[in-house]
Amino acid sequence: MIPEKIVKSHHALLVKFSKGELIFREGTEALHYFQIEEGSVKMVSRSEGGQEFIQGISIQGESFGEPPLLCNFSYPSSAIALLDSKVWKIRKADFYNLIKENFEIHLKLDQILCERLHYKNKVIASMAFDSPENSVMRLITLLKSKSRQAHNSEKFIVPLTRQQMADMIGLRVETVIRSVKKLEENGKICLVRHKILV
Amino acid sequence: MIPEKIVKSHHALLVKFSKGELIFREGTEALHYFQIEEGSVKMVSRSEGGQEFIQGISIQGESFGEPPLLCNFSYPSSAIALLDSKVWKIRKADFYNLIKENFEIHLKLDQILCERLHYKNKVIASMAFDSPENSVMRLITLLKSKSRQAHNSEKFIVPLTRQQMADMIGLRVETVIRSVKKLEENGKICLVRHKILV
DNA sequence: TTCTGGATGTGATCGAAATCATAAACTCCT
DNA sequence: AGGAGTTTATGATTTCGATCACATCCAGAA
Repeated sequence: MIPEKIVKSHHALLVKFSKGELIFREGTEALHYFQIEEGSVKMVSRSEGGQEFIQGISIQGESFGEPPLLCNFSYPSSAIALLDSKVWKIRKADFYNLIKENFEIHLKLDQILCERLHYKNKVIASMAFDSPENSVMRLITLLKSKSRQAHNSEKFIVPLTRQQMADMIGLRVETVIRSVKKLEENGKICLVRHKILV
Repeated sequence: MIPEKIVKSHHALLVKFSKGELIFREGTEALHYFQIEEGSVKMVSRSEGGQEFIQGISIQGESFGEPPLLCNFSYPSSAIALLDSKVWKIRKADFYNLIKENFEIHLKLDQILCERLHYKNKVIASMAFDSPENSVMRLITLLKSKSRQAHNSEKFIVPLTRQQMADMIGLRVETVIRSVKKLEENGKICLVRHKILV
């Protein structure tokens, strides 16, 4: 989100992570602003039982892990590269200078936080009172609307596995698989070679 | 959160709401910043079945309903006064001027958004993989830590009914009641005249 | 091609929370 | 002190998603 030349002018470092690599761990202190130059990253919380919940997925051009940078708490979840990725890192103090000097970027940051809150509000309400089928549909809709903001293509292909979807709304794989089937039967979504189209 | 004199210098209006009164409705456009001078307010999403989910509760000195003001979406939930309340309203354009002129307040706004995200992250993860008992305990802990920031009292009294707690974590009253009992049996909380102490 | 590991699909069973019904306790008002 | 309305409490039953077990499909590598 922050233009590359501004990023670079604030002592940014471009760091590479391989697929599956840990970028920062739940519970540690936030020292940097992160922005994806290339690749994608998931934020995950883990239960004692090792089960994981995906708090969000960020793609090229997006930032992640800002909240603990602005407030005073440790990372509530870990960041893990979903693909081989290159990530800009800016030190906390430099990042503060950056937003202080640039109101527009500061405002953009607010918007990102607000969109994330919006997403959480929807997911959490859906988890609270929707059937699995509706939760899955809601997730698909949210993913689609997010992607629409970027490219305005016709059909949207859900770029997630059933397992990942399950981990984003607190269901089991089998339940998501069955829900997806039902959604197809009802004509809410299309399936092409197991890929979900909307 | 915004000091009264700054609020006043930006064409703020002090509005009264009686207990139970609607302040704004889910789905409508956001036109104002709101800050509680006195009383308290809940943000609720409603399901088709009329069931409600409490997205958050704001008390004296806190703001609410900012996200749709900064982004471009309609209110994802309704705001309802929990008590007779007095609320400062600032028009959207005036609010933008306010944060543009005042970096510290702008930063404070970010912190509020981040804290709210933090809360959602915790609740959503708890809903995804904790037992009802643990979800209830987690909610109590979160409420306590939030209150600690303000007044540093010894024992924290949960200021919510079982029903309200249930509506904040997607459980039924009966389940919350049973969980609270178990938590007391295990010595995790104290009960005094049905009030929860931690 | 064949192999392999991950992803998807499907039925059977189990269990925990929702639901239903009803009672007791507490609060607030007059 | 009495009564109305809310909040808390508790048992019985049902339901739906988790769990388990296993089969199939598919993409990529050798």
